[in-house]
Amino acid sequence: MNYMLPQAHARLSPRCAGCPARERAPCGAMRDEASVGALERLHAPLRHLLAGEAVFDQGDPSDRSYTVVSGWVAISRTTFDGAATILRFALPGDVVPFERHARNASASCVAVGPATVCGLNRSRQEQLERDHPEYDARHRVEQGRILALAYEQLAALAMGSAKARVAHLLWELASRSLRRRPLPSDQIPVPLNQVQIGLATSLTPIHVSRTLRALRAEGLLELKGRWLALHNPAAVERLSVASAETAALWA
Amino acid sequence: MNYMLPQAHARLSPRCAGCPARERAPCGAMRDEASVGALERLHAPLRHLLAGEAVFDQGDPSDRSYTVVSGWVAISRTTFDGAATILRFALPGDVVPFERHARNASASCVAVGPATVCGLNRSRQEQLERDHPEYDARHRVEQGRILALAYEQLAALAMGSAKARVAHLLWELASRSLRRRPLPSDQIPVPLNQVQIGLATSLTPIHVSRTLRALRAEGLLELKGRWLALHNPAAVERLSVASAETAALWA
DNA sequence: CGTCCGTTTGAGCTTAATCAACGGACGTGG
DNA sequence: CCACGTCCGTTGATTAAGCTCAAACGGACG
Repeated sequence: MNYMLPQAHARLSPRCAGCPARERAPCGAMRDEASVGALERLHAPLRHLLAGEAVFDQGDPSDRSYTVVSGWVAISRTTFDGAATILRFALPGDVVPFERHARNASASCVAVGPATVCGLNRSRQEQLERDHPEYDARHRVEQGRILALAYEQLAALAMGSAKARVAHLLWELASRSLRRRPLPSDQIPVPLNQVQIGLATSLTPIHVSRTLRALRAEGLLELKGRWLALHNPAAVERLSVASAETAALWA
Repeated sequence: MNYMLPQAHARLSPRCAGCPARERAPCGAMRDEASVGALERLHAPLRHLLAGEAVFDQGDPSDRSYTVVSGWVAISRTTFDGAATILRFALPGDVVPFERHARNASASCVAVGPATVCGLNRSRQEQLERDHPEYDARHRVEQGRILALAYEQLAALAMGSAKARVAHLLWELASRSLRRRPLPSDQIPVPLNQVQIGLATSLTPIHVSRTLRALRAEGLLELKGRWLALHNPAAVERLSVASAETAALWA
């Protein structure tokens, strides 16, 4: 009855051969800083993950922030009866902060495909916050963005129709991944299967399939293989974006 | 078709006569500090609101945090087509922070009943963060709690049934308002009407009514007048709480 | 006494979930 | 090389949860 996140299988993807070219430096919030090099030394070594492998699990001690270096990770929550929801996706450069208000993680963090993350433990992060006001300021902004994203997601779920929810998710992921408004010509890598889209939109994969078909039929977008094309970005945005204030989020 | 938040009407509630007894000091995160007095001088004077009156509106410049002193406020978002969603409720002692990542507020903040808030503008807050590490640390934790609440809400919406969603909302509000697990004997003031419960659970008020009837029939809870009684807290918790990790939130 | 909210009830309809089955892509092993 | 299993996406038929529309009721308040 419940659709679950896929688990890591050795066969699913070969072990990451060495360190992939970094799309963005660890500690995303700092990527423009001159002192990145110095800060990086405070990080733990990079951690390579297979598809489905967990960075951490719900209930684990939450004492470490992670920055996604490559690949996507899903932050998901599982209820006692086994039903899972994806709360958000973290893309390269995004931060998955530890939870200051609780000892243990209230959600899991799972690699969607092969991914690389880089941890920063609590005491070191606090040291950074103290000693590097610039880092601190950016990190605070990042926190705000994460909250805004959560509210965006809430509004999308509440808003309603399956079409709007799926369009919203894909629009958001495209914009975040490009760091700009998508164009019709863009071919955007989206390493999600329909089960995962369902978990993130609160739809069954069956209905995700039908919804994608409907969106394709209307010429709005196309998702095949692991590539997304938004043929009519304006219409997708209209369908998905709740209000003018949210448009600023993706820049 | 869309259910809206009620607007402020002078007749709905008389102007707040003077300053109500403070349930909690402004700047909730600071309430245990010795230096509250000094910090309060940094706050703007208290602001009294009528039911339905806005603390700020979606799109307004977001340059000020608010602490709820008395009453409840709803943080809500309205889509271009007029549909509203309540993202969260802020109770006395809770903070409604400004949005660091954006110039303008992505949501409105509206008093549910007569309420008192107290603003703190951005520069003063930054001054506090710099000069009072203790304040700062608590504020960071508060931010984390707000995010956790958002995820909790997301999980609740995704999880499901109308009964679970309504039970979740009432359980959460009861626990937060009591700052402990509710007992069967507790009579908890919940100043919400069924339209507002609907906006917060993504249900029509019609279905809220039917859902409440079902919950009442099963002996789980009773919401009459503006008072809530959880006759069977354990069952309500089971129905509403997603996982063990979330239970820690309300303490 | 009449009006206005907020709530309740009923009937019909729409959306998405459920159940079941099928087909293609891919990798494995014979 | 082909048979096999698995994963993923698709399709059809049926069911159920919740929405819409419409109406009526009750209390609060003027």
